Amino acid sequence: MPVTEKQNAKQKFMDFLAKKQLRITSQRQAIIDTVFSTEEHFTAEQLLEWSRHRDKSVSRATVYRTLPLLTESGLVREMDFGKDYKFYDPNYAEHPNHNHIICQDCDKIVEFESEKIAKLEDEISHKLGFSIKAQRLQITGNCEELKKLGACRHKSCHEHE
Amino acid sequence: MPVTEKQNAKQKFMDFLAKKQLRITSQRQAIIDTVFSTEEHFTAEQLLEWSRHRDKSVSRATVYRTLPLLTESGLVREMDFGKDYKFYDPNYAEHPNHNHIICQDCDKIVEFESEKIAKLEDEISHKLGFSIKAQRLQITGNCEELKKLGACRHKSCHEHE
DNA sequence: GTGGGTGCAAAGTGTTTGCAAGTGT
DNA sequence: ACACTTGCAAACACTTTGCACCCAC
Repeated sequence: MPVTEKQNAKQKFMDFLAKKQLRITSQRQAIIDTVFSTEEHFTAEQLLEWSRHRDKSVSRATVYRTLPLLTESGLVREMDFGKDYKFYDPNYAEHPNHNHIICQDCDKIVEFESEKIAKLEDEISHKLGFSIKAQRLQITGNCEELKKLGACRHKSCHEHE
Repeated sequence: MPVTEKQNAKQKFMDFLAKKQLRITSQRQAIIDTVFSTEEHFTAEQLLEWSRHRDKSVSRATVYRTLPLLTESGLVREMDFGKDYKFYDPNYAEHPNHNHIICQDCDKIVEFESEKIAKLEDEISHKLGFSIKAQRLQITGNCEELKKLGACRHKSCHEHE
């Protein structure tokens, strides 16, 4: 929905590349367009598939080489839910402090923010002699559907565009 | 320090095995003794090394086959800090709701608990239509030493017993 | 004795990398 | 032109697994 913000993020990433004297190739363009046109969290494999819709020449290697750039730019966040693949979150620029709830069954992910929690984290870290560099709060739970039906229909609903 | 509690946890795990009709082999004994005699967080590889001090016949496969039992029993918690290996926390039985701060440089891990945060998590999850199944709050930061000296001397200090 | 358990080495899985060819600037 | 990029496939690192032998109960 906030198309403007997404366009903005995309532009920021282009600037980031320029600043590092990195080139905007057609493959990177396809990847970038994909990343900054979705609100969904995605895996490397999904990003590859989606990017290939825009440019068939995108390879797995390029996706894996581009992801670190995206996270380094601060516009995308890498998330590890303890599954064997990582998720990437393209909404990080807009909400740098958000957290996640993930359904244990269908991988449905919901974001939330809490100033109160952030504040408590700051207090505690300081008390323990640390400065916060990054923070991740992940809640695993059962979504409504899982609670009611015992299983989720959305299962893997995010696997395809 | 709370040797009794640790002994208690060990006994609970033995009971867990018995209930599932699983056997207490010498290799499992060595692994269990290791797990429930440390307060430290460890990786699979560390557990293998330490267990071999007690019983040289412990193999990597057995360690990897025993870890799921430990987590399933609820006495050990698997933690994923986004590194390529997982950490395991043997203090979970005593403090089921604790969280972690990890130094980005030396992997020093400090535990903390916060009822206030737990309460906020509950409220938020409920509001979003989830029941909490598990929760993990991980803060990555700079420890005192890293802040002062720019590097940590403890680096990998937990790699050996 | 029997069904679970073990070590070994091979297989898996997600991710990284060496290399020769290709391409943005 | 030159340095950065790419695709491919081989290499990696951690974890899992098939199999024949072993052992706790």
